[in-house]
Amino acid sequence: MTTQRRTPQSARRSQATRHAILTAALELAGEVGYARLSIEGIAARAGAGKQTIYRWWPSKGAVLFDALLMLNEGQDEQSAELPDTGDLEADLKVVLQATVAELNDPRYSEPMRALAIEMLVDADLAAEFTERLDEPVKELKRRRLRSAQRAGQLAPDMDLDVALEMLWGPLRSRWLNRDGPLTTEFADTVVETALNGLRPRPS
Amino acid sequence: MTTQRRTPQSARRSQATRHAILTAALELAGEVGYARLSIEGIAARAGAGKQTIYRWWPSKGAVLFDALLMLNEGQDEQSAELPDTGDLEADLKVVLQATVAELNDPRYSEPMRALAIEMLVDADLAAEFTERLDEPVKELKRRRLRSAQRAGQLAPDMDLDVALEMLWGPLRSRWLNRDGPLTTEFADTVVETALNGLRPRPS
Amino acid sequence: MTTQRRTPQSARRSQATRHAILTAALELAGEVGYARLSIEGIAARAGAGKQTIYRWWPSKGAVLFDALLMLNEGQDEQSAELPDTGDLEADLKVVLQATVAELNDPRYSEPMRALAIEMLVDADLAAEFTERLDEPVKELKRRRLRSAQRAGQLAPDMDLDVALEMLWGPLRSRWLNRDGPLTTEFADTVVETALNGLRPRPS
Amino acid sequence: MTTQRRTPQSARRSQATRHAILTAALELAGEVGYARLSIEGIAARAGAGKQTIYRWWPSKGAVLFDALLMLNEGQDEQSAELPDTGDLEADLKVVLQATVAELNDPRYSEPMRALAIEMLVDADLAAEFTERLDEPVKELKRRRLRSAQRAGQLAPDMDLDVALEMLWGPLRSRWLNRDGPLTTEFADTVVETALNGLRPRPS
DNA sequence: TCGTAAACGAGACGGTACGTCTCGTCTTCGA
DNA sequence: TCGAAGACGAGACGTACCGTCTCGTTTACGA
Repeated sequence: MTTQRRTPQSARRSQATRHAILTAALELAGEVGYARLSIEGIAARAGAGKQTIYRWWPSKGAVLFDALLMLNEGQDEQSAELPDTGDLEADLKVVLQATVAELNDPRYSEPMRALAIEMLVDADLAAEFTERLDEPVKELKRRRLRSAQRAGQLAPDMDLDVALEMLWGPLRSRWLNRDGPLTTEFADTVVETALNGLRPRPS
Repeated sequence: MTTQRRTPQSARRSQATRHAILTAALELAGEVGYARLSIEGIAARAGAGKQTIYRWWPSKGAVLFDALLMLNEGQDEQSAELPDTGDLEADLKVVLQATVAELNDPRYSEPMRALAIEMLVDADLAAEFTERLDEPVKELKRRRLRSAQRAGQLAPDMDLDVALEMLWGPLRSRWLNRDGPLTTEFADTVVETALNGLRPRPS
Repeated sequence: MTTQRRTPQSARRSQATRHAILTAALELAGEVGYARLSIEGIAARAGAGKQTIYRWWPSKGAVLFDALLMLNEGQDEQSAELPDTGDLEADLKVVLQATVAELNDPRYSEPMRALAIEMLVDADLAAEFTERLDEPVKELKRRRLRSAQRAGQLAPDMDLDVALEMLWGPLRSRWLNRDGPLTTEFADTVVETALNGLRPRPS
Repeated sequence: MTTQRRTPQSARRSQATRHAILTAALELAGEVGYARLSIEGIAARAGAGKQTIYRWWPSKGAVLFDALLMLNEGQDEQSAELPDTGDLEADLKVVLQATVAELNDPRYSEPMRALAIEMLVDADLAAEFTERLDEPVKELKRRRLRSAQRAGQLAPDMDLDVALEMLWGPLRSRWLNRDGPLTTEFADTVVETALNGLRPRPS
């Protein structure tokens, strides 16, 4: 229902086929990686004709994108707000540790990583993703930081987008580059360092 | 000279052809991106036979990598050390602004971006790049931060790699994602924010 | 219909493309000769993909073979029998002169010669040709000779295949080797010599 | 000595290399066939540079031709005349059976067949071959037939070249086309048929 | 006897074509 | 009319040889 509103579909469209295609895309992305993922392969695995895919999606990136949306369906609305206990540092650590957990689950992580890389290449895909997933989530984060700012826990003239980058950037970077383990310790360190800065703090 | 030592070449090898191939690779990578870069296209643009490329490079990634090495040739040794005037913040701003300038020059930036993305996919390529370009530069940065640490300008227990991520990560992230302009103001803001932290500072 | 029976084809096969390929093959064979005829060139001239040729034909010889069959289509059935006026010598001269005329027409002769040579190299091609063109024609010739044998104009124990070789061999040989002009006089001489033998005849 | 006169060579030319090249050519022609015989392959097998081959021969056909000449060296002069016992039929049978034996020896026959086919394509090669090997042998045959003609064993107005074609054509044809076994029986039949003609002879 | 000029091995080079592969589009046909 | 099947145009892949062109290195002559 929700999906229908977002991407209006012909009444004729076979939901069974759509599901088979998205499932096949997810599986293949995990198995062979994005580069060797092909429309041809997805169609074969799904038992669908290639034209059926080309009719409904503009690129393999778009297929994978919808496939990941399908995985997330229903979850979005639940966590409509980030925790706000008043303790910014603690709240951020909780949220980042949830992110760490998600990025360590290969079922989500592998296709998502493939998609993230493809978005670096395909600007249309990136725009679509930003509008439908990234920006809403980012807004939640900004809301939490604004609350902290009002509570005097964040510098009053802080650029919130830079702050977001300081907090979530290192995680995303390690994940994309695969150049270090994604641990809760790392998440905690990042939160502390970002909040306190690199300089020594007068204690 | 340096290059010769690293990758010994047959005396027979035509340097003119080598240069034409690397130049063509850079141009094409900038024009069409890594995915649509082809050995065939490089050979055609360079006026070279395909076999000449296959003789000397194992993959298109390797060609582009050498091409970027060629761009950097000679520069490496000059800036063998990062500036160290004693004022960490000023020094970091100088260095990051140089990085900004480099990333805004499409001649360097476009092919480098293509390669950076490919490295996310191709682990071998990433390892090669890390060893030959990234790690040496990173070591220079670490050295500067260690010096600051000794001077009491950096928290004494700071993890330097996290610090590097705080300082250079945001720049790299904006560049890769193309999600904001790379300005000197941005670089300055990042340096200040990273050094001071997100919390308000007692003034 | 006739063609379908001979080489059963997928219902999906594009007849327009098939025709374009065979036409291009004939033209190119005439223009550049068999040796410099290439699948790549045929595909380009026909506006077809190379794979389409490789899908349906095993070699450039096979393409040219089909192209020549296409030229001959419809003619086959007309001359279903060789002339039989009762005068063997006269009938043979008529038939051989028709052969001479055909072999002197470069439109047929040049590609056919190329194909004849290729058949010396490619046994599969030769087998295909023998079955579909050569053997049927040879049977017509044998029939005429058998009729002559019954009429007492041929030695009763004559091996008809040797006789065929005596009559048509010299023509084919001159044609293949290009070592003499193919004239009606030559055809007549061959018929007379073969019939009468090399020895002097008691007159 | 003889060879030197025919194809004058620089005094500098390395006979060892020449021999290695011709031997390699023969071996490879036997192993992979003429079509897949390559200058590159010959040079590699012979331990020679490609330029050394291109310096002395215009084509792979020419190399193979010289290689076959090398095989025949010395034999030429021995059989300077065809047998002439006065019995034409018997003499011809002897000679044709010798030819049959030669054509059944794959050591000679396979490269020779490849060369014969190549001569159908390459007119220069054919001219060279005709001048140096074919025409001298043909003249021997004509001489024997003229002798028979004088003895009244051949029709006095017989065109000797047509007669040669009648006698040797069928053998060559079977050999080139591989369309029948080359037996002594076949040779005998051909001689008898050619001499007596196809018509019934008054006994 | 020693220089020198050629012939030589080696193999890089710009090319052509190979036969295979995969892509995204187009066509046919059965449900 | 939709979807499965798959032929099609397009074009890159990596390989094999082509014929030309240097490179040193023999090799054998003639000064």
